[in-house]
Amino acid sequence: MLEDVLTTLEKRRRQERTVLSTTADRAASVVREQVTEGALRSGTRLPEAALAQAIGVSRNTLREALSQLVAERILVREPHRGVVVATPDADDVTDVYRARLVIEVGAVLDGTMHDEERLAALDRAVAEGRDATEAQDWPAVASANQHFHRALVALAGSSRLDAEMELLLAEMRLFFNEMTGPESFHRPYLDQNATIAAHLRAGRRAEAAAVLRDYLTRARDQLRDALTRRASTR
Amino acid sequence: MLEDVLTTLEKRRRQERTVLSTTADRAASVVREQVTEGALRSGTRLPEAALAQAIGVSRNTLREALSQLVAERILVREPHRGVVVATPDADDVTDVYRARLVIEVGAVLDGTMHDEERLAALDRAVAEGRDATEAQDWPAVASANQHFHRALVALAGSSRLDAEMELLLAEMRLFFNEMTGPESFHRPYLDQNATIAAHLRAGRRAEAAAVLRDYLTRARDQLRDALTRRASTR
DNA sequence: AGAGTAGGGATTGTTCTACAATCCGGCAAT
DNA sequence: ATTGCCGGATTGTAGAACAATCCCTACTCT
Repeated sequence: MLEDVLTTLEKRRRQERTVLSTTADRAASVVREQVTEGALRSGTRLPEAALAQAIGVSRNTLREALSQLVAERILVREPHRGVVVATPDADDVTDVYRARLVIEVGAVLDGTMHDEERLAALDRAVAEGRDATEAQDWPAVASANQHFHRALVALAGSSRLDAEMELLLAEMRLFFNEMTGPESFHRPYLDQNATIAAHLRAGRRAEAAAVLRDYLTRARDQLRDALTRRASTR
Repeated sequence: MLEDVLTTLEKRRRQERTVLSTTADRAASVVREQVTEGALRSGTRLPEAALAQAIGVSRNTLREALSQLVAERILVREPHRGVVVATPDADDVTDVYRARLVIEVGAVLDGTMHDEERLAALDRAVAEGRDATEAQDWPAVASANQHFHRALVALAGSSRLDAEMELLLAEMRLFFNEMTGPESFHRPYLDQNATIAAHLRAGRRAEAAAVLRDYLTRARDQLRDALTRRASTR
């Protein structure tokens, strides 16, 4: 009995300590934020020396941070040329949405983990989106939308899926930074969020999945159009 | 016309160059192989100085390699204590299989990309497993089984999903290293592989998904038992 | 004897310096 | 105008150094 408690406590402590931020992690957070905020446009080269000095870390530490962001697909490393902010194209949109379709629809259809807490998270995201729309705070609407989809995947109850979804959502933010006028992008989908949440509350998983599928394919086409148009006009 | 060719060529060249192995990548491959081969048992601590000297790279480069493997969940970093080979427990099995259920079943159900080439890859993996069984080459059977599931996910046509599946399969190898007598684990599932492939050839996606679901839940329970038994007997 | 505590050795986290390999831009030559 | 070559700049990698942290041991105190 005591043994069990001790091992679980030790396990938790280890996880907590793993979360604790090392310098490289903090440097990674700084760069990541600058990219997702749109301060660093896609295609921008990130020279190691300058960036390291700007952030106030050594070049080695910065390289570890950059490697991490490369693993998150936010940056791309071209050997002997440096890392650049990823420049997503229409193919990337296609690929990301294929992954999202499989994961999100799959999480919705597999109902084994749909407990009250997870469903409440969906409702919260819907409410958050509604409030943000009323306040006409479009960045907040975008954020609420991401929360909704994060909550959808969380229905599956797998931390590994959650992590992968986090990566995909980070790439989505890159897409949005790439298109013109992303303010109006999210609003039309808020109603469908509510519909999906309602279906899931009632246990109608198939219907929820159908709405979601329709939702995702339309958003995909819209994004793909935006990115191909941008690619052709420059 | 020429412009198009040039840009596509440049894009391909960039991807190829990204694949090109740097020293850190090679060091990562070395460690990764030692872990998946089972030469480095789970829980083993990996001191940086000794490892760097053994592989013949500097400690800096080795750290980059280790960070990469931490991102792949093969190793775990405990700040100020070093990296250790991940020691999966029953919870990890549960989590991995939840992710696999969503991704693999999702890839099977979403038939939009099931073309001839991808179906042929399934058949090849089935044949590979049959041959290996006849030769009683159990490591080869395990390998064929992984190829089959990789091919299943490839049905979705998303390189990002493929990459995630690669991570999950690497974790599966950790599981196998952890259990006693993994030789007999894979053989019972080979028939189901054939059944799934046949269903998909005939376009019966729902039936294929049902078999796969049953398959995965049984394998999960078996693995979970094995890991909890091991945890209690030490 | 057992619990608490201080010290010391070892390992990690981080920085700095150095240099070879590679890439890019510009200049010269044809 | 194209090709070829050179020099500057940046990356990839190595190595040494040191503070921070951890773990283990020996010691002290009750």
